Amino acid sequence: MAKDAAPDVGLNDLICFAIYSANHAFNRVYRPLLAALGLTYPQYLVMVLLWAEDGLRVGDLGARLALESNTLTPLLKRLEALGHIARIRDAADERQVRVTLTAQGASLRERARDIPPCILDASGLTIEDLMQLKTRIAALRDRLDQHAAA
Amino acid sequence: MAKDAAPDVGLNDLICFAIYSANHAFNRVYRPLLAALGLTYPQYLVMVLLWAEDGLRVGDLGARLALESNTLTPLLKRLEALGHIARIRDAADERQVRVTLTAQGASLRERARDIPPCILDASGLTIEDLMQLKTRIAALRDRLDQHAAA
DNA sequence: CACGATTACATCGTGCACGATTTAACTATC
DNA sequence: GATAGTTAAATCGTGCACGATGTAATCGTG
Repeated sequence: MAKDAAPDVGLNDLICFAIYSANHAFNRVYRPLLAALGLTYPQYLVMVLLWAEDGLRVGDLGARLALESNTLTPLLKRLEALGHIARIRDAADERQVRVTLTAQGASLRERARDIPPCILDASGLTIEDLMQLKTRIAALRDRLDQHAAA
Repeated sequence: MAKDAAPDVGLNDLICFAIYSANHAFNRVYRPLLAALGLTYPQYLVMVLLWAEDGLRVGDLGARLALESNTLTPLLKRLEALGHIARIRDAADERQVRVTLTAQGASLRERARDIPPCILDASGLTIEDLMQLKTRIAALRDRLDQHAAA
């Protein structure tokens, strides 16, 4: 018998599993859409950031994505090899690497514009419901991050 | 100017990013808890399934976790090497591999019992709010999976 | 019973994700 | 202006995740 204070839980009782499996489900929906652009999902997230603000440093990207250079450096090298970005050391502070869009990388933006509507459609929700859910999940994430930092 | 039908979106407008980053945040909270048991997060999910129902086949685990044998086989071999499970081919159908808990794997269950309360605490939400959020996320996941299958 | 099709699992290659460490550049203090 | 400390990226090793493919066992049909 389980103790009163800590009964057993099944997989589907765990919110972390809902998040984990929803993340995989998103990947499965994105994969064919992004394959048409030759991007992986994390590469797409980097491009979304650069389309909004070009010339970010590796550390800026890392702060926004909650990723470290050990993940970003190889990913950015692949984006560079694909011709979408350039990685150049900042002249004023050579420790820093600025990531800038090439013309090709900038033009990819147009081809990516119809992806969000596709995702909205696949979700089967209204924008309002989706935004509300997004807000709650982001708040949960922030509290978890806050807890993990302590 | 963006076209009316498909304006640009920032990273934080994307629900997929909320899910993606919440998944990472869960991992960061789980990691130290699971490190005490010597498990990774996906390994923990497998153990949760086996604690609820011992003797599942590789395919059963895959169906519940939405993972294929290419992910599960190495993971299960690591759990076997750790002494938590045994992998034995079914005598009636030698294509199938049954995964059973060892005494050590079964005993790990007791040490894992206080993990869910820790997660609940880290989330900063009530059980009711968390379960409601979980239900919505699971419903979204199911619609995405349904869309990806088609 | 034979044999093509199907099924279950394993294998291989690529790309994240992350802890730990390293390297190079900058800053602060003396 | 030497040097200790700090910072930004890069590097390395391990473990998921997954598309593509391989292999062996089983099933279905003639």
